[in-house]
Amino acid sequence: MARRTSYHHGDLRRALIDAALELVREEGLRSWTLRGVARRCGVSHAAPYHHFADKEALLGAMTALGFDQLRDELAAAADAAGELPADRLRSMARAYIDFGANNQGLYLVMFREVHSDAEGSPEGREAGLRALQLLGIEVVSAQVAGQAVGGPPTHQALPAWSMLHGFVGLAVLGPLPGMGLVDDDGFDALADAVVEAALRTLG
Amino acid sequence: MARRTSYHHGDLRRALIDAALELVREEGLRSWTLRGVARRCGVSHAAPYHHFADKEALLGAMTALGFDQLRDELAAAADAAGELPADRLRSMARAYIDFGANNQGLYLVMFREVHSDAEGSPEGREAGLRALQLLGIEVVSAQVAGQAVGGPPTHQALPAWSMLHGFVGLAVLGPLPGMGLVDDDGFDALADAVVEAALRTLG
DNA sequence: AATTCGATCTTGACACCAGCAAGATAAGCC
DNA sequence: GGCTTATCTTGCTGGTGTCAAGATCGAATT
Repeated sequence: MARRTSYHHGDLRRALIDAALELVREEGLRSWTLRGVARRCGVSHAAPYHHFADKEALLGAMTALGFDQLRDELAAAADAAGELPADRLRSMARAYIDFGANNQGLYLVMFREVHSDAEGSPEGREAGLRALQLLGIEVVSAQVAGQAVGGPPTHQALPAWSMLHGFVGLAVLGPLPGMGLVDDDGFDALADAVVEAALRTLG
Repeated sequence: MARRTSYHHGDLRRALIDAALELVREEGLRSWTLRGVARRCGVSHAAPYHHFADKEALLGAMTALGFDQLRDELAAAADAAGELPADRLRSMARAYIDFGANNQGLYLVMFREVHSDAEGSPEGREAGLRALQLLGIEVVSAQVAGQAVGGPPTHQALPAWSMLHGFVGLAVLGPLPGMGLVDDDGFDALADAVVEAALRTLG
């Protein structure tokens, strides 16, 4: 970001989030650093602490934005697909995979291991729920239309979601490309196959 | 590990791997540290560099061991399930999920993001392929027996594997428990449902 | 058996990181 | 104007991965 001229920044909080997203997009999560974000904003290494409690809080804000974007893209995909529940679900599933492929670093941030100690921020969790509800709602409406099998929607949607999430992890972020099991050409066909398989688990 | 008495350790390489596995099991990957591993072995912080090129190399060795263990457990599960291809696949799928649930930290190491710069070790990749082949072989033999649909085995196995992998990520390591969407009681039923859904994608 | 050699381990250093504390600056409000 | 408060900086602590140089020891060679 342009180095500022005045002592105060104006909207550093927003600039930090933007820079953080850019950095994770350009360099990945491995080399992502709070000090690097501050550096890109032309600001001292301690400045972010006046806007975020710690590094995890900034990642939480990014998570929330990521889930909001994902929700928007899922909604847009559903709307573009017409009325048939099956078509809407297919379009959403493909949009989910594409989101992961087009936002690899951000996807990693959103699903960074909340393992061990560090809890994710409630902000991020709420946004995740909002995005997830969209999938759940669509599944329920498909059930009502008789296009999907019955049962509690969580149990119905989870296998499909697991498959999409796992495919992103394996074929986009994970070891498959490094193993030579997935090349760029085959990716599209594989993604479509995964989408179809995911739909089949829903009915 | 017991603090040694002699200057030389004897088999530090092995001790480092053991300590690394213990640490990741007890503390998780987030607080896992190369210096911590050396500390647990009662050895200076630079000693590991005489046995591993860098931190990533030690993680690579752990990855290889993890995949070997996974392969063994998959094979044992298949053997314990009898002759029917469907039963063998079901048992393997459940064993896969259980492996992830019982070795959360190690599972994270095995599938740590090879994103951005750091490449995973070839050692780990080979072990991953060995474990994966077991799944592929089983799927192929199921195809031959007419129990699974045709097509290249990679494409057939990938959706199912994606689902298992994604379920481990979401329901074991990931945000679902934190969201209150999966409790300990419901986990078993969910895992079974996921296994059945995964089998259905194979035929 | 004494010596040499190479592997192993240690000490100490560097650069970087997250986070805290105390001071400098500027904006806003009385 | 003067005061308060939020913002930003500098400087520090403790921790990390990694490298370089020295210390120690097992084993092969003579």
